[in-house]
Amino acid sequence: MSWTDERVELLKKLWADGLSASQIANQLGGVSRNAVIGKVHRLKLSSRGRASQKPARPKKPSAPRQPSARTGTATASQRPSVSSVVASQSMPRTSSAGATALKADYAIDEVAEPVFQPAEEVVVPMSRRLSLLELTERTCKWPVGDPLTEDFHFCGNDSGEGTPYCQGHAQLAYQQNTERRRNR
DNA sequence: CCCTGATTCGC
DNA sequence: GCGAATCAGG
Repeated sequence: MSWTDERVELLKKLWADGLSASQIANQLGGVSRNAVIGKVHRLKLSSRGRASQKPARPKKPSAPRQPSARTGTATASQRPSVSSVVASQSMPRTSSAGATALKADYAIDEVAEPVFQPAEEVVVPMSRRLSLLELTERTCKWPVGDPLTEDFHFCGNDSGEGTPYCQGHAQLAYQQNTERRRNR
């Protein structure tokens, strides 16, 4: 992939929107986050508004840089990328419903008899909204939304080791299971 | 460990 | 100009 005018424009937009380099790389597809950062610097649109310079970067590596086995200008291949879904690691700004709002989505499934509701309230954290291809062994695989719509995504929060869900969704799954058993 | 951006420098 | 490797940090 090369930096066409369109891709550069999208890069500028997403960067201005506050997305991280890796997020942008995922959306563009075909480039690494390093490539994005490199391009951002070449375009001189770094800093992203921050006027303060702070400690700068006094240190310089310069020394090593020996192994030449690098993949040259590995422009192509890798990263299937995920079309339009906004991959996100932390979602700095731009709206995004809070944890409480998200929880409301599940409230529908949690109704049942109030009498038997456990005292503990399951709190589901805000989703990272990962696409299928962005899931790893450590990301929560709780599906969110209608799989037939574009907004469909996975929770994506840290699931720790050996479990498919983050703590909140693991609890939610447990709660829903016991609920079903009760209603059977 | 996960992630972030910054920098260098071979290509 | 490009971006992998590396650094420095959260």
